[in-house]
Amino acid sequence: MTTPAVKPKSARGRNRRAKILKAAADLFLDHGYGETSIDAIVDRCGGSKATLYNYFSTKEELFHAVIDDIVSNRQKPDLDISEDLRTTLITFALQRMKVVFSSQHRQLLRLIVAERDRFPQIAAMYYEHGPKRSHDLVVSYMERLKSRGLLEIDNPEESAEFLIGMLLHHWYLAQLYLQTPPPSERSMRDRATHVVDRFLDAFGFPEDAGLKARPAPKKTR
Amino acid sequence: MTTPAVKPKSARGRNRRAKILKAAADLFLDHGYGETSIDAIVDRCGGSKATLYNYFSTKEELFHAVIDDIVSNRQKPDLDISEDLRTTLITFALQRMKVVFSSQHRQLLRLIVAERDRFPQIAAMYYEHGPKRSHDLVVSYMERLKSRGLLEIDNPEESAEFLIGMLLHHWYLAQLYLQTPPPSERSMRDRATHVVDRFLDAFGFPEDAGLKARPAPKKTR
DNA sequence: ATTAGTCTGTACTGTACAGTACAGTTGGTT
DNA sequence: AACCAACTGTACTGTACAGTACAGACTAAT
Repeated sequence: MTTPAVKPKSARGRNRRAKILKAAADLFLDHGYGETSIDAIVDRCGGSKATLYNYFSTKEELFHAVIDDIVSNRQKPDLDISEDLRTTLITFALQRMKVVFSSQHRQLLRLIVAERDRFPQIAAMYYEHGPKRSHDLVVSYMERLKSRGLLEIDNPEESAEFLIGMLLHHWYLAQLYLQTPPPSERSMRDRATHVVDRFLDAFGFPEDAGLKARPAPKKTR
Repeated sequence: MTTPAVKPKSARGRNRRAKILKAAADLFLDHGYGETSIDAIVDRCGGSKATLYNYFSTKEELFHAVIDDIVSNRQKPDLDISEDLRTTLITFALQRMKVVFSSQHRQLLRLIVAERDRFPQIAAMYYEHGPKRSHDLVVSYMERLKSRGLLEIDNPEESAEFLIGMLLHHWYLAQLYLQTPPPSERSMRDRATHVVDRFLDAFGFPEDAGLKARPAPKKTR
């Protein structure tokens, strides 16, 4: 028998609600769902418990609102196509790593995994907006490259999975299990180029693959 | 002021303790740490709370013991070297996937990530015994291949990361965020061969890389 | 069969916390 | 100034659960 949630009508109300969301986001991301009490949220944003329960009828609803807010305001994966494919891929790779290995994202990630059983829809939503979307972007790009005969790809899905896996997996594990700082911009950039070059080795035509922009002597593996 | 934990002296005691561990493992893996109550554990294994607190002085200590037990009894990653490198890699890849995508492992994984902040040592221990060990195995194999001139590798670390990333990342994400069944043996086998072949494309010498056992016409990408 | 150590059931304590009740205050609108 | 809705503080209820207390029952070895 919970009090129904109410939409704020005044500007003051909208402000209060936003303050609550912000405080809750900070605490949930820092300490997790179970370890964050409603009282702690109220303490952090000022005001009173009654007000909070005016806008969010349960703790679960509040959590939902917090994650919705974060996920829908995150930078969406995107792929800017430049004239040469190596540059396009490296740019995408770097942009993706910057998002995935940002400190806000590390916290979000672990929170979502931790609460997946309690909030399976949230985990699914996150997956759709993040990893899935990024994957799909790459797949459609691969299909285009394949149909234009620029890469020797049989299975665009799989090639996209390989590219992203090489890019992210190793550091992703560290992010999940260890408490290490995010990689530097420099090392992300290095990794991006190495991954893309190895990818082109595997999927390019031996004769001419992407060679327009790829400096042949610089073969560092 | 908790009662100190006691080592079982009798066979009966050792049996009791083992039953408790088993029941706790089942419940922790199924429902997580916070959602598993001591009472539920006691209900499941019979006996009484007092006995449990005789062997484990707190809930945290019990959890620790449970995970220690599971992690140290898990199948360790291993790499059997056959005469040809393609076979060696495919065998390793398949064995690794079978472990990582088993249903027991999915549960363990999510539990460890979820509780990483409460039990950072556990997460680190898991990482060392699982992903780290597997990675190190591949690295030392790569070093050997490099020094024998069988692969064109500059950075053995990185090449190992790429191999494992291609192999695991995509399904790993699904395992973390979605509630999908584990992949079939058949699809794991397919993936293992595709990954290894693409890996050899990227790191083998164009002229002769691993061709002894690699059927050239069967180039499915 | 006695004894010592171990196990069991039940009932209890204390605490943390989600959610509610309510009386009083604030601040914007007319 | 007067009104009303939205806010605030505080105190409360109920519940879930970690950990304790204790009296009695079981088991095994002599």
